[in-house]
Amino acid sequence: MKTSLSRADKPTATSTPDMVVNAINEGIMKRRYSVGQRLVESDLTRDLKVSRGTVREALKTLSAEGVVKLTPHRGAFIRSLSRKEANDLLVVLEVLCGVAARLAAEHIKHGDNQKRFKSAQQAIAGLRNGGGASGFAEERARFYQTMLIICGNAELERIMPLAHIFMFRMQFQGLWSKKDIAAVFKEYQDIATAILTGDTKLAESHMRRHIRKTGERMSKLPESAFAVEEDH
Amino acid sequence: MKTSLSRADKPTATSTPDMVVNAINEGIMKRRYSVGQRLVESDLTRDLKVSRGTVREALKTLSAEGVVKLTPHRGAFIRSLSRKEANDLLVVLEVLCGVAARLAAEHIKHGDNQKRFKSAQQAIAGLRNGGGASGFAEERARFYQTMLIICGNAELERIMPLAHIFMFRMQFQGLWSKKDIAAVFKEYQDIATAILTGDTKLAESHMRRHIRKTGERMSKLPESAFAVEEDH
DNA sequence: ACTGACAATATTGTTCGACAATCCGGCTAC
DNA sequence: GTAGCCGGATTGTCGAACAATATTGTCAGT
Repeated sequence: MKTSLSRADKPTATSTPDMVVNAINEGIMKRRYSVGQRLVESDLTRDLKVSRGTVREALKTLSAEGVVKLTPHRGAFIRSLSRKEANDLLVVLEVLCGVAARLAAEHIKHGDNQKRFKSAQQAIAGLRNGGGASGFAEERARFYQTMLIICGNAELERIMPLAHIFMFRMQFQGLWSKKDIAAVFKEYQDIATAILTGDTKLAESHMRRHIRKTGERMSKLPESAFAVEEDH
Repeated sequence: MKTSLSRADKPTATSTPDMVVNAINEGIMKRRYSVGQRLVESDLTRDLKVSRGTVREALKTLSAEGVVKLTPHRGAFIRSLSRKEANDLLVVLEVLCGVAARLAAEHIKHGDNQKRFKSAQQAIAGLRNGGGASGFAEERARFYQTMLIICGNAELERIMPLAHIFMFRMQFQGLWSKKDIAAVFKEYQDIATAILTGDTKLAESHMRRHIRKTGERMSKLPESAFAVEEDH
C-alpha cells in the first residue's frame, strides 16, 4: 500500500472530457483565457484535438462547476461575477468553508493529515515575501484542496466551488492593496494554526471571519472589477 | 417590447438535454426508476426519442447535480447513498439549509414573498392528515424551492442539492415511523413560522435542528436502507 | 450620417453512423 | 471449483451532416 497517493499520480488517467476540463481550468489559471472571454467550440476542437461532442461534454461539466456560463445559441463564456453574484458567492462560501475548516480540525490527527496540511500551509507562508501572484493562486488552491481532503466529506468536496475560488482570486488579482495582502496572510496563518491544533470552534470562526473580511475588502473595489448585471 | 415575460411563458422552451434531465428526474419521483438502477443510454434514446449525444449531455448534468453516479465504462446509476454518504450530505445540508432559512426570513417582506411562502407552507400542512407519501415528496420539494427563490441568492440556488432532497426522501420513504412523521410536520411548522415572522436567528436554528433531527432518525434505520460502501 | 429591414455568415443544437475500448457473463479446460 | 478465454453488450470517442439561431454586413430610405 502506498497510502492514498494513488489519486495524485494519475494525471493522465482521466477521460477525454476531463482532460478538456483540466486544460480549460489551467488556461484560466495561466491567464490564457480572460474573464468573460467566449469559448468557441471549433477553436477548442482544433487546439485540443478532440471531437466536438467531447468539448460539449466538458463545457457542460465546467458550467455545472460554475466556471463557465452557458448561454443558449451564444456559447460558453468564462464566468465573471457581478457585485451581487460575488456577494452571493461569499455568503455560501462562508458557511461551506467554515464547516470545512471545522471538519479539517476534527480529523487533523488521523493518518498523515497533520503532515500534509503543514506542508500546504508552509507552501503558502513561504510566499509571504516575494512569491509571484500566480504562484500564490496555485498554492492557495492546494491549501483548500488539502483541507477538503482532510475533511473526509465527499459531499463537501463535490459541491465546494473550488474553481470559484480560483476565479474569484483571478478576477480581483492585482486589485488588492499591500495591506490587504498582509491581512490575508495573517488570516490564513490563524486558520492553519487552529486546524493544526485541532481546535474545531476556532478553526471554523477564523475561517468564517476570513471570508467575511474578504467580502469587506471586496466591497471597496471599484465597479470596474465586476461584471455588469444582466437582465433586470 | 413585451417586457420580460418572455422567459416565463416558455415552459417547453428548454433545450433537449434539459428535457431529458426533467424526464429522468420525474421518473425518479414517480418511482419509474428505483434507487441504484442502471440507466442504459440506448434505452433512453429509444424511450425519449433523442440522440445519444443528447442523452450523454443530460447524464453529465444529472451527475453534476448528484442525481446519478457515472462510472467509467459502466454507465449511469440512480445514485444511492451509503450510511456515510448520507451523513456527509446531512452535514453539508445543515449549513446550507440553515443559511437558506436565514436568508428567506430576511427577505420575507419583499414583494409577494410572504404570500407565496405561505401557500407552500399550507400545501404541506394540508397533507398532515391523509396526504399520500408521494404527494408529500412533491410539496416538500415545492416548499424548499420556494424558500430558495425567496432567498434571492443565485449561488445558493445553484449549488443547493435540491435533487438530493428528493432522492433522500425517496430512499427512505416508508421507513419512518408515525412518530417520526409527526415530528417532521412539527419541525416544518416551526421553520415556516420563524421565516414568516422574519426571525432570522430562529429560522436558521430551527432549520438546522430539523436537519440534525433527521440525521438522528436516520441513524436508527436498518442497514438495508443504505447502499453498500464501495472501495476501501 | 442614421435607422430600419433584410440577406449572408458564423456558431451552436441535434442527429446519425461508425469504430475502438472496456465490461460482463458464460464456456471450456484443467 | 477455478483460471482463463471468448463473444455480446455497452460505453467512449470520433466525424460529418443538417437545422436552428445569433451576429454581422449590406443597403435602401429618410
